Amino acid sequence: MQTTAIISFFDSYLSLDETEKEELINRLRERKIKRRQFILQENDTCKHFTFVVEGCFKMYAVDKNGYEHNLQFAAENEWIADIESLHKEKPSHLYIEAIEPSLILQIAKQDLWDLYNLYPKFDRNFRVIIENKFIELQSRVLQNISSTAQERYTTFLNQYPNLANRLPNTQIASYIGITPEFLSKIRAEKL
Amino acid sequence: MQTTAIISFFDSYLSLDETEKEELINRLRERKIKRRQFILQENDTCKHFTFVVEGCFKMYAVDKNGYEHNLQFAAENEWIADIESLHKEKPSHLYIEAIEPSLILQIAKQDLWDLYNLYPKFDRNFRVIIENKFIELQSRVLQNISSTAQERYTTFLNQYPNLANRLPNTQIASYIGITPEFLSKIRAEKL
DNA sequence: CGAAAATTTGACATGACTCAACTGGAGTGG
DNA sequence: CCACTCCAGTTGAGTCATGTCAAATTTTCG
Repeated sequence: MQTTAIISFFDSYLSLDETEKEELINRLRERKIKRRQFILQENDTCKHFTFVVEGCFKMYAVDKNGYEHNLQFAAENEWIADIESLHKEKPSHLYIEAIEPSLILQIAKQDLWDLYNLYPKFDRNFRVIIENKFIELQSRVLQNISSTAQERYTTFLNQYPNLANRLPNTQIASYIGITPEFLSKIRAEKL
Repeated sequence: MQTTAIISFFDSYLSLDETEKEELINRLRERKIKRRQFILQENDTCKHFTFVVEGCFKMYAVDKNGYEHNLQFAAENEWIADIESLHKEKPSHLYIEAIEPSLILQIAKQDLWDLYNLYPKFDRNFRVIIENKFIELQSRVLQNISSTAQERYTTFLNQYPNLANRLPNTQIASYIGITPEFLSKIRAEKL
């Protein structure tokens, strides 16, 4: 099992000691995911927290007209889950789909809860992890309510250069909340 | 000091035992805040986490044209802070201002950090608190990228009826990312 | 190589903003 | 308690930003 990435991920927070590492690893399940494969679909209940070792995912909602709206991407060393569905154990209204062939490590809800109870350090680490995600989301909301599509696009390019050059523009358009046609026009103007 | 609200707030998560209550209360500072008074201004570093006992606040950014964009409201039994500024101890680009005469309880960053280290339950509780805030924010992002102004407005009314009837429409417009004039037109159509 | 998806382009439609003027009500000071 | 000011809300005309639809072209992946 590929565990170096996830261990060094935790090292960037409060490092795990040997027992904690072992207890974590015992609860992880490694999976290979093909391009276009789903790890969560609408109406299913989200049962795992997923750590991306290799590859890239998108999480999105589908509106009444069938259009997708990207809420989040997750590439190497990022966590992804529908937290609401996971916590409240209720059916998700989101999809999580692999954009590239990927390798992931999953931990089941109950196993994570057990870790929280056995080793408070996991509470601490996940608190800080989600605080950082919260800060990121908040700055995205600010962008959404205060900036033009043009500005949101260039901000995206600057903020996630590594994502920008491996994602199709359609996916970026969906993430910043505009149509692919309009993004194409924005890009044409900039040259 | 008015501590019943904050204690029963924690009771809705993992209840605090007597020691934890006492240690928390010892670190709280009660303040009365007038309407239009700031508890955080741009370029100041956010030094406290604030619990609202009574009243209402808005947190917002000001753009280059001088317009305000509301990121968050906080009324009774809610927490508010610029988490980024607080964590990274860097100057904030946000304002937190009282919309109504208010009563708050504040805990300084270092005191909160001490509580985290002394009693892991605080890590747990704040993890869950922020997870819930994250879920809320995420559904707001989804709204922003997938819905029209009309829809965002009615969603706001349904989601925060108690806020909606104590806030001026200008503030709601700023929160959902449209101009006050346009909100006025939306409201005129609905009748 | 071939099918499916991504990208581009243009004409047109609509959503949302700007500016300016006007109205009414709420807070403030005398 | 009154008079005043100021801010929230409304309305309309004109403009700009963004969406829609359809078609043609290019790229990507199996």
